[in-house]
Amino acid sequence: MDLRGPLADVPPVPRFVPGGLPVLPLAAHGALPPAPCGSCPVRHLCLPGALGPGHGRILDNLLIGRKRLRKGQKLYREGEPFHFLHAVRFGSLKSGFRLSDGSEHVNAFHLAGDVIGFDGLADGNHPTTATALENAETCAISYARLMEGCAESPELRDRVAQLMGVQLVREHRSAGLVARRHSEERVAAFLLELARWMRERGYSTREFHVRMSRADIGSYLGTSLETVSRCLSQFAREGFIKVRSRHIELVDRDGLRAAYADRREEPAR
Amino acid sequence: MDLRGPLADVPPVPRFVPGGLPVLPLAAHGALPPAPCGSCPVRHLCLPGALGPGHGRILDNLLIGRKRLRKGQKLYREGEPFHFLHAVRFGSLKSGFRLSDGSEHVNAFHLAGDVIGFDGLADGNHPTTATALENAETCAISYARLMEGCAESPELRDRVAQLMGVQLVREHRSAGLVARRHSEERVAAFLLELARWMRERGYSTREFHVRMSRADIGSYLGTSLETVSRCLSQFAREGFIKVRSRHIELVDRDGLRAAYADRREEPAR
DNA sequence: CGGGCCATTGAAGTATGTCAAAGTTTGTGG
DNA sequence: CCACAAACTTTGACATACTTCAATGGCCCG
Repeated sequence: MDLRGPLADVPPVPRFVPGGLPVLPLAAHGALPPAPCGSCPVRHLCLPGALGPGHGRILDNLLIGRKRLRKGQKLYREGEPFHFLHAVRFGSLKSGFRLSDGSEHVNAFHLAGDVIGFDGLADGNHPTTATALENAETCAISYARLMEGCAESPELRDRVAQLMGVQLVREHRSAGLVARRHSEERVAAFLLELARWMRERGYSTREFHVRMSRADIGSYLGTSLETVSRCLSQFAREGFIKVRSRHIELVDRDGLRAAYADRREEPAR
Repeated sequence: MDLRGPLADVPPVPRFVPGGLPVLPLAAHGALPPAPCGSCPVRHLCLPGALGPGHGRILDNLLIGRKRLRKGQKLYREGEPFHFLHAVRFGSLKSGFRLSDGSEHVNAFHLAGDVIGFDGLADGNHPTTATALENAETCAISYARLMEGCAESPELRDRVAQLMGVQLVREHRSAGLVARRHSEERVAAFLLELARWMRERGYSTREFHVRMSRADIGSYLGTSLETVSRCLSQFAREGFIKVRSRHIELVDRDGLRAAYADRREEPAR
């Protein structure tokens, strides 16, 4: 295998203006002033993580503003230029992109504390559209200033790298969901993943409101919305869960896992 | 929605010893001495990218060694601690992880110039296993030193961020493949993606050797190996391609795209 | 040259997609 | 605050693309 062939189409490194900040695109949407990380209830899940003292100043310097989204509103759209990362303060969002037939493929769901938008780094444009599943609020993080902060703080460098690693692992995980042969396994694994998300945020893992439609779930899992609905009904018949539209109660999580799900899931609690 | 619930299970930031380098795990495998990036034929696709002059010193400082892999050998395994990123010098690899039923799910394929292992950043362990599809050679990049380099060079920071973004976009793309309803669309889109990879590396996009087995392709595409084989035979019958085991000739790429694939694919050439 | 791995092809059963209709929930405007 | 409309969910029936099982054939490596 000779590797000395001509090299074509080397992707350009996106040019991020280090000093001059593109604040305007955000302001145009009627942004709110930034909120300091120190008092944010989900800071431990978010960019600040377990960063040591002295990072308050650096962190607050990254924040350009907040953005309030009503259900269905877009945070950014497929193809738009990338300027900011966005941290979810509250509410939830979905990411997706259009397929050839015009339908949307849902790629990921985002909850409070998630930092999203990293995929825009590849070529300087967002490859996905982020849509609010309910009323939500996000913090815009200047990517340019974040990089400056990384020059200063090794801890911040590791944290940013870690967050991107988490994004990758999530994609793996969702690929793992879709890889399952039977739709019951996919839906069961999805419910357990939901429970994990809830636990990470300190909520009850026994019952929760699902913010996404059956169509969103189906798209995410690579199956039809009817199949999702049928699986949920089946689990309910079998006594594993109780379903009332978007309110779901996990009556027998271990039973559900034993019957359908991956052994690699952490045991419980 | 009250967010002030107790926060549990904050993931630990992995501790990367900045100075003390874990060289041993690599040396134990019988590593070769590092090769300078400057003379590497795939440097434009790899970490160096379009980095300006003066980065030669920084780059060569990152390289710990090379590793030669025979077909079927593992570069790293699921669960092993993360120390290095790996750049593919030549050959090709697959990434995958075990599912509950013991089968392997193939997550990605890697070709010369790819930098892999970023997913180990999430918690300091590799979530996937990387296996050589043919004889291959990789450069081990010290993550700790890479971070140090990022402190120095803004360009390197952007490049690393870009590479991680590319990883994310690839995962999106592969998710987009699997999201397609019909297996013919998946296989057709996969062939076109293969052609793109070849083009990026300056090879003929008309004919190439597929290094992965039908089982690998099937796993990657979320379908069975038999279905992959049947689709290829069908495309051959329809005159779009010629197949002789792993040697594939793209006779009518545009026809294939028109018949099955995503309109969002770039036009051609 | 032989053996093992991999690819191909066939046949049969089934899980799941699609279409359709009825029943709920949610949101809006009067 | 109520009532209506729109959006979403559930359930059923049917068609089919896909998986599975199985057997043959080809390729590559030792």
